[in-house]
Amino acid sequence: MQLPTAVEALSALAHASRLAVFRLLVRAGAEGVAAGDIAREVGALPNTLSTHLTILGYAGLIQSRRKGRSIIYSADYERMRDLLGFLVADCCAGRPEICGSLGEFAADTGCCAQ
Amino acid sequence: MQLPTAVEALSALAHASRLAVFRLLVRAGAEGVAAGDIAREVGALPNTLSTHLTILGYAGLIQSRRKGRSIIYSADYERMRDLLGFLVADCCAGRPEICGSLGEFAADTGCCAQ
DNA sequence: TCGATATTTCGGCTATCGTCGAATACTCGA
DNA sequence: TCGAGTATTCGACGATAGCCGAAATATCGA
Repeated sequence: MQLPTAVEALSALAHASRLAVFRLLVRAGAEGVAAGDIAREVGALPNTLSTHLTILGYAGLIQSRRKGRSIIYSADYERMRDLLGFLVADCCAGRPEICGSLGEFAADTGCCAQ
Repeated sequence: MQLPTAVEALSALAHASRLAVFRLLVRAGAEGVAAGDIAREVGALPNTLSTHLTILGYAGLIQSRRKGRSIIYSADYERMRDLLGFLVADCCAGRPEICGSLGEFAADTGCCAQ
């Protein structure tokens, strides 16, 4: 992942409603949630939420598919992993004890492996 | 970590210069880097960078200490872990294969443990 | 095909963010 | 204590983000 891509993803998440949406979808798993249900869940107007979903989608954090009249949104776990990995890349200057429970994941990013 | 706290941290990181600063400090480890060196590294004016450092500090992502005329900044790894944990909390609806190399870290957050 | 449901797009307004130049604070060595 | 080095604070400006109402698009059931 490149820095501008990461900035875009972080910008997408740096908003109360959008972060709530993303976490909702992360919890929901692959089945996803319909746009209307998301709007009710986070307490946003449908048009405002639609804008938020577009932003999250453009950042690559969520995906969508149509199902009848509804559009189902779901989290993109791979992009999420990439983003987390980018944040901790080459972290802690080779001192694994700093990473704590990041463990195996952190090692994947080049952290603790120097 | 609460949602508003996470939004503040993500907002702090959602900026090219600030993200570059944070990753630089993550790589630097506990020794940290002086403000002036950070400014040179990311190519920002000292006053602009100072604003960015304040924002990162207020979000709890970095810490500072004075050393002579310089002020040394360093990453707060625990806050970073909290933020990552918040993003993946209760993720993937109990299907560990989605998490991949998040492994041990993800389990700590309630993910994959349902 | 028509109306109802579900969602998105558009246009506008306001509020906030990012940047810069200039001025101010803090620390050290002579 | 004075000057140089280091970093922060202040004030102002332009650019961008977020929100809402209204209108448009897409799908389904009768």
